[in-house]
Amino acid sequence: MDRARRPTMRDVAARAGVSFKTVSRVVNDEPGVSPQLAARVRSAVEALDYRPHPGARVLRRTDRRTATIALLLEDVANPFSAALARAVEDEAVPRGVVVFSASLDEDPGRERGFVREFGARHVDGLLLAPAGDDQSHLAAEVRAGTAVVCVDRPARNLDVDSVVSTNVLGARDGLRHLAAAGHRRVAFLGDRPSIDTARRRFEGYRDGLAAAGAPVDPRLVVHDLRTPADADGAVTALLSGPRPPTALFTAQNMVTVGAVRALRRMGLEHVVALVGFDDFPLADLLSPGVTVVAQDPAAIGRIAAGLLFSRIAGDAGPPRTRLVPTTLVRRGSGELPPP
Amino acid sequence: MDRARRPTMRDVAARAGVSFKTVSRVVNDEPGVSPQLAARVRSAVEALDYRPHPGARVLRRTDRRTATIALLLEDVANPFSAALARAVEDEAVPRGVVVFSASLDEDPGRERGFVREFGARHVDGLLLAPAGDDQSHLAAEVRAGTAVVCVDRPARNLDVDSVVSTNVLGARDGLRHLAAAGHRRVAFLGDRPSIDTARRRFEGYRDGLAAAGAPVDPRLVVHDLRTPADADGAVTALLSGPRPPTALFTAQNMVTVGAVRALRRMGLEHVVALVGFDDFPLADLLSPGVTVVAQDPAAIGRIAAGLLFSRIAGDAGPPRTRLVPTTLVRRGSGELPPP
DNA sequence: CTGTTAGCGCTTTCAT
DNA sequence: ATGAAAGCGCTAACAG
Repeated sequence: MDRARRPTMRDVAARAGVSFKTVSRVVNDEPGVSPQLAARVRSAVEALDYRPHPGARVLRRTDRRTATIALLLEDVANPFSAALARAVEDEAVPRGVVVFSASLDEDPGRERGFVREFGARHVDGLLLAPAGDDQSHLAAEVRAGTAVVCVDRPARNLDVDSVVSTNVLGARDGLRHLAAAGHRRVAFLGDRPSIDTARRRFEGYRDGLAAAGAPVDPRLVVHDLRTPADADGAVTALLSGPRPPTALFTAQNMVTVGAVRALRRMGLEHVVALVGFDDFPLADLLSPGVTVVAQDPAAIGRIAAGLLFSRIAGDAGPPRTRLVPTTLVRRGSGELPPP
Repeated sequence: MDRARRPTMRDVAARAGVSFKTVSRVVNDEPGVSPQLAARVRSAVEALDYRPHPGARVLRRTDRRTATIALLLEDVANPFSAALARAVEDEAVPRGVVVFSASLDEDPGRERGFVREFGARHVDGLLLAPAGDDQSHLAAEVRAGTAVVCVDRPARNLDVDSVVSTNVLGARDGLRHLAAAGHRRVAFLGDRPSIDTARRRFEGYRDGLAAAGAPVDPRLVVHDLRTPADADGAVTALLSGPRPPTALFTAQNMVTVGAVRALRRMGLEHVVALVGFDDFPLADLLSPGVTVVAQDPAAIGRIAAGLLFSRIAGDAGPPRTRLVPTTLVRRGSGELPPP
């Protein structure tokens, strides 16, 4: 691939018969260029298909903006991350900003690596769904002037904005809903408690049970479920056990899917109630439809991007945490009564 | 946000007591630096948390590489694009390359805009799922040395590599499968025929019917379906009509989902057979499971990224089109017999 | 209104 | 083995 030279301001200037500074003025819409010259310059720009070199520009400008941001999410292929990414893109593009994206896979090492990488590349801002439980490594970037906003989970050991779902409240609502239908033996199935959201949803689960006057039975609590297969296994075990739950609360997408699979295999999908945290495509088309505590990833992305751009624009107020409400979506599985 | 100055080579040089060219040598692993000096430089780099400025570097280097690529897909939020994006990321990251991504929304104007934008930003390569039916506007970028590989659909009026599914063959397989179960009245439901893949899948549909000795009934062919709601409406109309089809072939994801919804509402999901083109999450959990002609977006992404990087590395052979095979996945809906 | 000069942070070329 | 000078493409600060 021969990286042919693209035309520069000097080429345009030569063709238009002006100094290259005049070209700079025209290209940047600076005042003080006669219309005739400006027109000559513009037609030369057109003829040569000239485009300013953003790298050279950033080197010289005082604001040092690159008009790029980086999006560090759990996995761009999962629906939650993907919806969030799309919302961010929709905020960035109209502002002339382009978006790098990267997947962290819950790996703190990848988090550090990408933060370093994009810091070196001088992105204006970083939108991060924290993978590790310590974000202090970002302090250097923040000091160097990179705006940082966390999404989905708050940062730890770092004072920045974050935008997260009402995890405790949402989970409590889910449990209240099950309790209202008469359930008292509700299993909790969740991801690793080292993950902030998993912990909070568990907290909401306990609160919800307590509010209903039901005890927390530790034999009905399973953590560390990472894949649908894990969840499938856990549900199978629980329901084959001595005193099985009458309802399941699954604290994450993948876990919900695994639970549905297990219920289906055991023929219990119309018997054991199920409420999942986080919505997923086609949840309404299963039978029964899966009742969920839905998050709003698009709203999270939109709000976080807005916050990020106002920080980039100079807003230096104290860091805030914005909570995005969840919604209970009744579809059938969460309305099954206990036997 | 005060864009504080990051340390430069001069700062490192001053701290290490060497000329800044020596720092450059150490940072770039160039030979000809005494181990003692190199060590001093490295500790200064560490102390100041110095990172080379990629923008400044690209300005001076002869190869002019930015170690960035751009990924222009239909919509980063749809599962096909998202899986493809993830596969590309996995090829790029180990090579030290970062990825811009953008959604085209089937809008040729957006395609042109983003191509221009990323061309100006001097990405090394462009991975494009064409939105418009004319990619000649990319010729200028290709001439300027940007590598281009198309995915999902081939480029038109532009001679570059592309990586696509076996659309005709896959659709034909789907129809052969339905015909083998005895269906002769199979409806086609597809997206706008201006989209290359929609056209090819329709071609496979006709081929498949012809191979089975069944006629193509134009009353059973519906194009221009863009949303699940469109598809739902079309299926409802078809099945309420005088001589309804006994099976449906849905040529796209969204269309398949809309069709499932319609069948469900009419209570016909176990009566009318259905084969969809392109797999989707949870297709196996519906009842009946949805039989699909599955694409392999991860393979498409992996192969396309490999091709792109070999082009960036200098491969100047003639453009090739790589076909990625589809797989028929039997799940129940496609195995229903005609009444 | 237009042009000249300097220099961003870095690599290249050439000297020592 | 080390360094000084030049200059990538651009914008800032200052002339004219």
